[in-house]
Amino acid sequence: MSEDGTAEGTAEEVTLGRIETEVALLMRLGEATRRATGTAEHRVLDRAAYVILRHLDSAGPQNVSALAARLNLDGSTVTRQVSAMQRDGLIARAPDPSDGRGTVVSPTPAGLHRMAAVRAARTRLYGDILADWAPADRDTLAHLLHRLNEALETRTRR
Amino acid sequence: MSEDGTAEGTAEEVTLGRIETEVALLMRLGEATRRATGTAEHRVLDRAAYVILRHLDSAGPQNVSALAARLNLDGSTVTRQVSAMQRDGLIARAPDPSDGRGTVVSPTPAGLHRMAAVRAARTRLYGDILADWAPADRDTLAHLLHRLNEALETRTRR
DNA sequence: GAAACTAACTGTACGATACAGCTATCCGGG
DNA sequence: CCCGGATAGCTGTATCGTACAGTTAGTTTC
Repeated sequence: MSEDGTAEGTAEEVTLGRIETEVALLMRLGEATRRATGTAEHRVLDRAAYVILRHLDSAGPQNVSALAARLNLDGSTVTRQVSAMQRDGLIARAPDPSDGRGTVVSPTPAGLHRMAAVRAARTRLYGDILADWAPADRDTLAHLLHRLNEALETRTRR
Repeated sequence: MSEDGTAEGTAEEVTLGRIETEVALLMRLGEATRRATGTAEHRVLDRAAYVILRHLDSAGPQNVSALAARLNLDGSTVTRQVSAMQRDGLIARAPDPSDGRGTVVSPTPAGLHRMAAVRAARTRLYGDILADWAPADRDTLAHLLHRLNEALETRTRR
């Protein structure tokens, strides 16, 4: 069965294979797009930095390890990431008043501003890309992606 | 306008913002999933290697630069990637008969086998994750992702 | 209050990628 | 037919994101 890498069996499997293919492709394209867009003006807001700001914005200031757990990243990665972000004035670190070991990370206005700018740019990009899509299709895509992520997330945390 | 990073204006923008959010999230989760799954047995089939095999399988043997163009990667990256894959017996290199500068890369049976195994594992994973989805929703997701990728791709190549 | 635990940081390593520079080959105009 | 510009692939080098292991300082438990 598919030793040659081509056809699958049931219709279900075909659909799953297509989803697998498209997700893999999307990740490649997304990478390429991020590389192509961000590097110029916005620098630094590469990868995790953006997601960290997004998360701080939506979930409020929090400790490094909370961030790491939430983002499925190693603590050391987050430490370095926030160090770089602090250097660039995007976040501020303060000792956690309720735990002497902890460090509370909060976004600075500049960080939020930068995040909003990147977000707006990306939203514009998607608006451009999906220009000829029916609004209903966009809605459906957003909805299904959300469900997919939820499913993936609960799966990951096990 | 969203200097604070929260609400957007029109309904269109809200949807686009959600798509942007979900795509970003998906990329993070996808990375985490790949890291969690692949590293054990299949090694080596990290990242690009899998996509390279997929592409060789579906589009046939081809030159390094054709691969690079198709995958939005630098030629040097692909060179190193296929070197590693050759070392691991996943692909074979042969001089291009029609162009003395070129090197034709083709998958080996072992490479195709490996690819099929990873693909089957991922398909199984998606089947697991999407276990309680209606077949119609899966179809729609596959379809919309495909359209999204097409749109992204034509956009990228400009 | 000592032992076990935990938060953050630091050292080190690896993988994926890009860019610049090199060599070998190709092709089109004089 | 040969010479100069283009192209294919490779190598050197740099960067970024990440992980794992170890360190230090503070916390919790008995």
